[in-house]
Amino acid sequence: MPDIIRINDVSAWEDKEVVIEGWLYNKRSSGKLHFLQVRDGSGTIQCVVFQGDVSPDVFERASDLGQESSLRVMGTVRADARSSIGFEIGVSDIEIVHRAEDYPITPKEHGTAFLMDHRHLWLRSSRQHAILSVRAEIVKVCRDYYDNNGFTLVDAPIFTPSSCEGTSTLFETDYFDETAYLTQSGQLYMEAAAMAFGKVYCFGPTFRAEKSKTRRHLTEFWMIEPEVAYMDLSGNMDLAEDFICYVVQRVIETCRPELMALQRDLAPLQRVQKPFPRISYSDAHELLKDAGCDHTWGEDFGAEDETVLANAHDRPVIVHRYPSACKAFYMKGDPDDSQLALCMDVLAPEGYGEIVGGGQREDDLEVLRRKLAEHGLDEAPFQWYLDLRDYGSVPHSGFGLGIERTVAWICGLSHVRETIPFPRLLQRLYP
RNA sequence: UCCGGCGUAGCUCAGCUGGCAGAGCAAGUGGCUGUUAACCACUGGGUCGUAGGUUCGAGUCCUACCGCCGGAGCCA
Repeated sequence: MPDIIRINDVSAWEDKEVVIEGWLYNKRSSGKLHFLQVRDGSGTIQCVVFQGDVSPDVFERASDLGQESSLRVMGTVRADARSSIGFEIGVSDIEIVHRAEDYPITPKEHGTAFLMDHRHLWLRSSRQHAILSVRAEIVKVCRDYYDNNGFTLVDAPIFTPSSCEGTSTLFETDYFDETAYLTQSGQLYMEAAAMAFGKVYCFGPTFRAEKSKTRRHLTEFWMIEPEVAYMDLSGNMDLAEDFICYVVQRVIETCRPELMALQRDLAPLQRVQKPFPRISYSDAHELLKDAGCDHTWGEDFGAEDETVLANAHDRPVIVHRYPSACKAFYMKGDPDDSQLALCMDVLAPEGYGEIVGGGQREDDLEVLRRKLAEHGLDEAPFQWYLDLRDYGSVPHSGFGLGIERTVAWICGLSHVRETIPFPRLLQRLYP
């Protein structure tokens, strides 16, 4: 039997007899010719069955195959200028592995709800395949960045005894005789890990029971969260900027075919270079007022505000020193202005909004106790966290980057639901 | 949770001031040696989201409910 090859390696097999193991993506026929579009997970190639080249039963087999039937195709790789990949296969034999009938996702248009109900099959479509390939590369590149820069991977737990942010948007579950919550963030655990390793990161799923129904929200999403001991807010902004530039520039190099397939304009991504503009919350507030927005000082920015701020610049923009009142209890106060927190967000261009949130953490035990009380939080579940300030407390900072929003931005998608294999949304737990 | 929109064939949709339920694609049959979401001909396919109401008559008008889509708030 000839060698079994992957379609993305086909150029190395010109004029050779090969076998492709795959699925029928689409089919066109023209009397004595069948054109089978066969995909194998690595790519798609046209396999040409000519009546004059094959036995009558092979030609007959090719004529009534349903979309997504699985098959082994034997034939010769040949260069052809008419092919989008430069090669096609002249078929000599076909083995039908499984005959599929009435595949629901046809080559014509479908609505979002229908496609999401068939997400397990939709993954096979070329566009979804491209998006998830980019996601895989983004995850790889994110890990590479930290692994190659002295960070240690420390996994945070999924079950937690309490909220990280003190909000009521937690998924609750029974944990034997106790109540547990699904994690909202690994951050508090990364602070502990940073005191052990200096530079750490975690990467995993997080859960938020927010009843958000927008193009930027999932109830289950993945976050990569670095945390560094002895790093201040300024260093934190440097790290986020360097990290984002590295990820974007590497992905537009390695995923060029996928981004082309998604018709992504690369120019805005190529402009993602250091330095990013850094503006204070108060300056951002002034900018919004000048632009005609009715933003009130002291309140967080809305989706429209973020877009206005991002559109005022040609690359991601860092907004720092928000009012403490709209930030979590663990944010360190600004020594120069007690109303402000030493925090920062990174807003992606083109209306993609906040992709990074972080800051310098409060490292003084008494201040932290006071802030817990101010936020109405019980001290007991945070005792271990307070311990970190009792035994060698140091200034430290970190942030979280949302993977799905980053994928949506880099791919140029209008909704995060296509950036994760099986999205979990307010109204969707299936498939 | 609030605001707006939509539920008609397997899918995407049309159906006007109430009067015989439609198209394209998919499926089936036949045709074509170079198709690229192939094309051409023919065939089958419906509890018009659900429950009430108005009317001689409701896909169409009214009420309630259910589901989905978009946006807001909140957040990554």
